[in-house]
Amino acid sequence: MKDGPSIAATAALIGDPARANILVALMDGRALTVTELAHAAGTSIPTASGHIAKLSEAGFLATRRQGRHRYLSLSGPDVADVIERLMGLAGRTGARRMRTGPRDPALRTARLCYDHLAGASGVQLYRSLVVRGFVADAAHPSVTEDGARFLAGLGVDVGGLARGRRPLCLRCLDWSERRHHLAGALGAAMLVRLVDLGWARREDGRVIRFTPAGETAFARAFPPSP
Amino acid sequence: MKDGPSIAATAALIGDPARANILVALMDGRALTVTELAHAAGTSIPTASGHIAKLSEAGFLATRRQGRHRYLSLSGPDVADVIERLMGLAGRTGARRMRTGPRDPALRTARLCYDHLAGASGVQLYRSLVVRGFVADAAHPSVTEDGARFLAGLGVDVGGLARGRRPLCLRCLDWSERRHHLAGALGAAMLVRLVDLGWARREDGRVIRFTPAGETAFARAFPPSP
DNA sequence: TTCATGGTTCGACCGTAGCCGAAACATCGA
DNA sequence: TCGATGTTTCGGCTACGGTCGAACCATGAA
Repeated sequence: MKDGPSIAATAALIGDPARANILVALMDGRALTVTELAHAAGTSIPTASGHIAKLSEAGFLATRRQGRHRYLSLSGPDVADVIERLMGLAGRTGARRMRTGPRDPALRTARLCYDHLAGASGVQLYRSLVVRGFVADAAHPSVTEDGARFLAGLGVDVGGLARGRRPLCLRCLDWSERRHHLAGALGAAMLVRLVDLGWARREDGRVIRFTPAGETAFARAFPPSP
Repeated sequence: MKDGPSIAATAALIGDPARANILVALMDGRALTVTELAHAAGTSIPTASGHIAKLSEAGFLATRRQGRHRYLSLSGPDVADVIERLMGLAGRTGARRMRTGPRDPALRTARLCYDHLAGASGVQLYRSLVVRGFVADAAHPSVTEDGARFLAGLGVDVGGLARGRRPLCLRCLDWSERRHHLAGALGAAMLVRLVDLGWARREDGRVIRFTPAGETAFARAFPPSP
């Protein structure tokens, strides 16, 4: 017998990947909206809404309404504290990641993140650009001249994109891969181009499916680093 | 996107009620066997074995083999630390116990704990004995003279039990009720007597089912305290 | 060796809870 | 007032993972 109080319920609440992502996204103390958290969690908005309701009801989150937005933040430092300890423990106990990111294998290899490519393919793309000196890795990555030429060869007009008011390059920590992929105007343009080239197409949900030929071409254009 | 590392997996590991009970049972630093932990978790031995395997693989538990027993303990203070923080958080965020103890309602009201009565009925029995001064509540409770007479009236020979080498009275923190119930030689004898009297019978698994008449008699003998 | 006991593995079953699309609801801007 | 945007609710589907009994190993005792 014996019983630890609602500890199981509490841990279970954190134990869902989507909810864990939501909590981690709030770890820096910012307040985010439901929609933003849905993206952070990698789920649809309704799903995230449900998770947020549970977290709120459990007293993990504080809500602030402002206009038609709803801003959510961690309810206190003790919540952040537990998360951090869990991270520490997760680190100590080792590399064993049971199940992070989406369950759907298709989502793990290539999916939509906002409007750009995420998942294993997205990480591969970014990594490949960096390794070959086409993009300088930084919080706000920049495209080198070599890179601009290379991308032009693929039909992406970096100069034009740079003139827009949207940041050209951003990197985004990939949910399932835990490494960066390419975001920003260039990230979006790259995905459009991949689709235009017929290498990949968007499917239902957030899945991006490569064609067999497209997969080969993609691997040639953005060879995976060893 | 963004991702908290294996934090979700780690939390999910603690988030299962059975596993949480196992961890809590080990919180005092003792090393327990698989069978003992199965009882602590309130599950069958195979189930507990599976959970223990997962916890071990995750690095939460340390194993020590001795004879044909396998002793398990927490692998380090950081594990206990996380559990304690979770307890604190669970406490702060309030009374909301989502789901502790067994799912089966029958198990919650009356069940077997080793060889004595647990669940709501077990708690009621112990509480009733204490409230009426038949048992002195303590880590090792004792039966008063009034209590011995009262129990004799029910057909339980306290004096005989006291001569055995098994501790007469122990209390056991009830898993689902989070209050004590009666264990020890007297606890076992009480259950035997309840069955002999035809008030209750053991069913499959750990369920103890009261007969309608037995339920009434039980409520008269051990009236629930207000 | 044979028996008993502690533990693990297997297979099958079941329930919970996560997931999403569609639709409803709410709030603001025009 | 109407439409657009942000959020919640609902319904139905799916699948992961917990659960147990039975059978199977391993160790120690007789």
